[in-house]
Amino acid sequence: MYSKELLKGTLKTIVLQLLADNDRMYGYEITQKVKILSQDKILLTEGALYPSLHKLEADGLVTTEKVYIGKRVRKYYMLTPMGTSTAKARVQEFSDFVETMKLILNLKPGFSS
Amino acid sequence: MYSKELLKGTLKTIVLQLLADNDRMYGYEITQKVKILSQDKILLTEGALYPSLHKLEADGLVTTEKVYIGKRVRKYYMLTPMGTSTAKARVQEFSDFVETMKLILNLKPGFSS
DNA sequence: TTTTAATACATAAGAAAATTATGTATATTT
DNA sequence: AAATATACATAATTTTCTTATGTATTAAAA
Repeated sequence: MYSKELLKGTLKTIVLQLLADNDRMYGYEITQKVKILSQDKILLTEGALYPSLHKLEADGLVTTEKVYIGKRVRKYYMLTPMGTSTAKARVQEFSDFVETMKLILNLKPGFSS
Repeated sequence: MYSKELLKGTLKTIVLQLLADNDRMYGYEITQKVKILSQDKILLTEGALYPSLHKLEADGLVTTEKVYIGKRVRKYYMLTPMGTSTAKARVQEFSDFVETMKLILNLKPGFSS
């Protein structure tokens, strides 16, 4: 059970909010966390995630820190202050969007129950 | 107030559900209906809408009917039986997706209030 | 009355963001 | 020993949108 097309445009929101909840995370950890939280419904692809993380860094929303676990490298990502405020804004925007969609799709406020 | 990136992937869901609610609609009417229902937050662009409608037709989810209002043509779109079931599936998928996103984004069930 | 805005369709070029495929390498489990 | 999991990355392609452009009729405003 995937939510394919719908995921588009939500990747950065997901990543930013996970980092807001977890101080620091590395790429692979993010894919696993999303898999667990979504109960296997959302499986992030590496081809989408890594370029997205690089863009967040280029935009100054996250900083990175490399840690070696034996010989294997891990790249941890942490929110900058700008990243923190952007995370909040993005999540709020998502909430607003869902409310608007409920109006258009004729869904009741408690449509999921 | 737009929800830009988030809209991606939801256009067909919107169109299908509007047609489920309204028997038949034409393109321009759809843009206006979405504008009103969303309180100007979602403004469909013609460059996205028309190709999308054409694809729905090519996929057998809608049929069309041309009506002349004076000299100006209107192309009405109506759901096929397959379109009707796809509309339901798409809306359900959107609802499921939102529930999953609530888990990931750490949002309470009544996060909008 | 003439010009602007609204109605109504359509397509093409370009950008953005994903998927799919591929690549490298280490560590763990079977 | 082989398969799976961990962990990064990039390139080619596809999907889906935005922006721009085009045509034409009708209504409203200046």
